Amino acid sequence: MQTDMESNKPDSTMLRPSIKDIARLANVSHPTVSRALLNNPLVSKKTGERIRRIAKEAGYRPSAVARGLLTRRTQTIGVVVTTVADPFAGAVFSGIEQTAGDHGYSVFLADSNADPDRERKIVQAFAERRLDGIIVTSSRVGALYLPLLAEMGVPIVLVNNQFPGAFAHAVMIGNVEGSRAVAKHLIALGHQRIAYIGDQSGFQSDTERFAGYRAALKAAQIPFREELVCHGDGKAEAATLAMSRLLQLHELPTAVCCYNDMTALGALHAVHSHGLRVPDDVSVTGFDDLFFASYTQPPLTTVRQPMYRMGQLAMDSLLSLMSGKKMVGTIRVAPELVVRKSTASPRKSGAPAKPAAGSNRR
Amino acid sequence: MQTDMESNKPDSTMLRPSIKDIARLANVSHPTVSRALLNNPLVSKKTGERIRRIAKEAGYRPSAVARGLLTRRTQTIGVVVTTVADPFAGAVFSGIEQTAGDHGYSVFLADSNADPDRERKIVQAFAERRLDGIIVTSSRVGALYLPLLAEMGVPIVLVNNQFPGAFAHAVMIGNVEGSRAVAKHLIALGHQRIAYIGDQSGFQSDTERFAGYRAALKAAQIPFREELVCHGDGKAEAATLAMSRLLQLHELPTAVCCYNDMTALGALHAVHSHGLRVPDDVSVTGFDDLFFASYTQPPLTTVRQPMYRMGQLAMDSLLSLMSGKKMVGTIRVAPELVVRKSTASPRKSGAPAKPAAGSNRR
DNA sequence: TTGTAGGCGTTATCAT
DNA sequence: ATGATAACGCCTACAA
Repeated sequence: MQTDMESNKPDSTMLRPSIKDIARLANVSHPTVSRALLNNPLVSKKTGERIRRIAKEAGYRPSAVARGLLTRRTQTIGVVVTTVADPFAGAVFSGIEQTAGDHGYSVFLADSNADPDRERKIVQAFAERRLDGIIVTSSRVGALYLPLLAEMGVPIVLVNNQFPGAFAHAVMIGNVEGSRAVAKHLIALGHQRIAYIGDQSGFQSDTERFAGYRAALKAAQIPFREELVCHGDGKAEAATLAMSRLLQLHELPTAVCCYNDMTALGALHAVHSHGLRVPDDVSVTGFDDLFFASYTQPPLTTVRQPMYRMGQLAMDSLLSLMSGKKMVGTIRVAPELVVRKSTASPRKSGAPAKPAAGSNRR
Repeated sequence: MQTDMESNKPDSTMLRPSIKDIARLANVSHPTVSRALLNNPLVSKKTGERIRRIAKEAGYRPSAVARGLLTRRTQTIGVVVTTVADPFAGAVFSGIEQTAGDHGYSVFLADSNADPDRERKIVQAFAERRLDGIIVTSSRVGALYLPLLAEMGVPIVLVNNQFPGAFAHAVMIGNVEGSRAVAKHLIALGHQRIAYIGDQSGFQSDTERFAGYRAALKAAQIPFREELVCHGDGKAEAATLAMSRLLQLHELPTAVCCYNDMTALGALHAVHSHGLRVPDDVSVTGFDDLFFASYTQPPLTTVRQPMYRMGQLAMDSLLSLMSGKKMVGTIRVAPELVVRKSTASPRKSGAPAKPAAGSNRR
């Protein structure tokens, strides 16, 4: 009796009540509390509700760490990107995170920064934290690093896999189709001198997009010209330089296919700096359809990757894998050509457009 | 003897060896292994090294979840943003994550999407996971939600606090100084009709930037005109509309201060769509200095927020708090005016520039 | 210098 | 329908 009166008081000042505290408050055993909270039908409706009420009043939160220790599942996944500051990674992550949240998973985000030392640390942190699964969105990820992740024995899904075939589970954009589509679009507009600004780091995605570009040329029987290929690093600054080099050419290209939108952003900048106009003097295309693509001047013709959707798909795959499915395979998502204002037919005159006489070369 | 021979074999197929497995392999007790791995000087150098070697060979990784259960520290923090797809959030997160990683912390990233239901889920997930600390970077976060987070009893640091004074620990940009600086810059160029495109959601940051704008006008004794104020939502699309409305005015503004770079992006777009030129017809300024600001056409005059640095500072503050410090207070970081090409002196002629006669109004 | 015992907060397996 | 007990993997006393 007396003890009842003492122990029944819900102590609202209790900071992190454990299941045992709730049990004491409700005058039942901890397992009963556990059952009540998990809505186990074994517990009587009445006591179940009473316990849940008491737990709620006490602000009880089950400890995911204690649960994880027992169940060996942390309801947690890890995502690795090269850098979150990259809008592509951000958009994909957004899709991953929302889907994960809807299924009760929390997600660690790690930024490798293409730094091997950092990558080591990430592997260690992920391994110690006993994640249930991993998604790698970083195309710049080191080749040695992926096997290390694989050693953890948890499912891994890749987005825009840098090593096709090496890992079974991935979601990928159709790089060659997409790139071929833009190039074809330019050819249809009448372009013959079409340049390509790639990514010097030798990524799979660049290789594939370059292949799409060449395929389109070939299909139209336009000879490939080595001098029309330049390389940036997938960022705007290097692309500005690459484009400037292209603009030094004796005979200018009438159009430029860029590896991605960031590259196109830099290319656009270079064209304007040289006093030329897009698309009047030169057409420019991108790849990705990042948020700013509709707002460049002129708005950018590009190939859309459904980034958010790709994040969702990657997470869906991972969920399947984590729930025991052995294979989900590679999901290929279709690229979509979006034509805006940065592409138009080349000048009618055969003479290549040049800035006001004598500006580039003396 | 016999047992030795059996148990000494390092079993490389062991998936997740526990500390006891290592102990068996090394013929010592688990606590000794624990001590060896923590480089406790009590354990003899020789056995210590032997144990560490064996542990390494077996691919042993201590379980952070088990350790966390005991130590009550998870070495994990949570970051809440409105949306990761926002470049500002991405850059700040990057600074947070790198600093966290350097100190052995992993970080959960949650995307609230300004959805109250989602926010509830995030609070629950964070609470159950027993995070050591939280950083909220989301200015769009609901007012009711922060107290819920606070109930968890862990340190919280805010970036660009939406409720000044409500939470003690924060890192903030000098909104009014920054905004005043751009407005002053425009005034110095000779502008008198300066518009402001704000954020209709009524954020603290918008209020402050607007205040800076008005302060600059006042200091220059330029009367404030209600009709020169429009509202977007901090994104490019709504800003395009807002700017269009401004361009319907009988007497056009000669310059526009935008709440942020995204807004400026939309404003630039609207100006071009109306056949006007920047900065010839109208000057445009932003706030943030996102990566694309140097690449707009023309490059954008704006106010730089050191976003990565702010992320670092927030994490540093959180680290102090988590290590027991009671107060770190609010850190104010200085904004920096960066002048590019989107601002210039207004036309000399008193007559406001208008697109080719009769285009806007009939 | 090393081993033994206990407990962190859960859930699962037995009893009752 | 509920309670007692054990176990998850680790670390920290305390004992030897």
